[in-house]
Amino acid sequence: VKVTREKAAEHRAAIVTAAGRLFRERGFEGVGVAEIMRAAGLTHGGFYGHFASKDALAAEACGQTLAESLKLLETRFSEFEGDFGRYFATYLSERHRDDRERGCPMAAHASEVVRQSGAVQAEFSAGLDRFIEALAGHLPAGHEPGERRHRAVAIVAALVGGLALARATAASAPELSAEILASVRTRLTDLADLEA
Amino acid sequence: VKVTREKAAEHRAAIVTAAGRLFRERGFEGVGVAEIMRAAGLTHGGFYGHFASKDALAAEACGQTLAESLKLLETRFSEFEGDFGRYFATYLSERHRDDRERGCPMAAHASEVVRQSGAVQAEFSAGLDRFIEALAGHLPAGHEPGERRHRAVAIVAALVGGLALARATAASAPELSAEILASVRTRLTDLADLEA
DNA sequence: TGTACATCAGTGAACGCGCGTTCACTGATGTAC
DNA sequence: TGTACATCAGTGAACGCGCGTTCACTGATGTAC
Repeated sequence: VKVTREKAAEHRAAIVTAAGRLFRERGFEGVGVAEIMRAAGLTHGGFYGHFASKDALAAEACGQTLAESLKLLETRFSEFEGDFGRYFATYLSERHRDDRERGCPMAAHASEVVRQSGAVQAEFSAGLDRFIEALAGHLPAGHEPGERRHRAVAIVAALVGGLALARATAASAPELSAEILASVRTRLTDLADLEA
Repeated sequence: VKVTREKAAEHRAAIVTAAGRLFRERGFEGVGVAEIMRAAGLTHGGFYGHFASKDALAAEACGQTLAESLKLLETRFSEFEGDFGRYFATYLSERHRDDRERGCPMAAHASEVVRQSGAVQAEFSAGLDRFIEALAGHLPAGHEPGERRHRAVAIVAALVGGLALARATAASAPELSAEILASVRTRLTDLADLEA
């Protein structure tokens, strides 16, 4: 059943969006092509008319979700008028922890990207670099050149590690999970203030 | 072919050790029972004489690798005479980054534990809590009670996040990967000094 | 603008493959005498 | 200590299943006249 070129483009976009959500929730290896197509309202056979492989979709979905995270960072920082403490509190919240499918793709994929194809790794690296750069831009100016970038790297590592660990422990050790969110939040706000 | 009770116990241990390595290198979903048994020098059919399921093995392997990490932390801190800066430098080294199969299980599994069974999550949470507690014990005493634990949580989050991100970017953005290791290392040493 | 037809987005059956798990079998172990 | 046999750790074929991918087909689209 042929459809309008416009509809076909919408279908393609729906596949990428559905993949972005499902991959974040269940991991790249935990979701099949058929399920992604079903989530996009299509049947699995048409998949290869849009993408060369599951892997190519994974790379594209990864790139899109990372781009969304970047946009969200900018939105939040302008909402919060540069108050990074509030950004950290949102990132390290129970709401974000419990909403993997719409949450940060870096935390969702941190430890599995290394096992993915070069295309996925490249998208991830590029997105991560842009994210770090954007965060650095919102930090108060430091003494040495590059000091903000330096801190931004450490902050992103702690955000991603903290969220991933809070998720890993949420079901079996809820107090530990809450403690991780709270402790990282506090320490990060200190770390972002450029005094040391 | 029946074997000695002693040999059977050795086989069981070999399976857990092989699983610990393979799971860290390729993820829980990236390795099959047959491959683990082959790595342990056995055939796949005997697996269910030792374990109730692949999942039960995953939980046990997770518990064992986390216990090893804890032991390693103690060993390193006594070697380094309490110099946490040197411990961080070892953890956030290119050698550790490139040796996933023998490396930190928290960094290897951070983002996939949440998709595993309750048994795996429970082992992970328990191991993580012990690791945090042990690290806190090696930090210089803080002003308030609980301050060391508080910092230990943030440090572990940054270590795990930093290593996972350095691995994710190692192949496609080697300079970024090296930058992550270096930046987190520096910031963490600052964070461990209790002055703020 | 209206008709005729080539194009091609989407369908659903089918493919080979590897997965976790089961089971009848083998033969050395370890126990009973 | 020596023999007879029940036990059971390990083997390898087989199971059903879901995976990524292919393909002949369908029928609406969009173009050529």
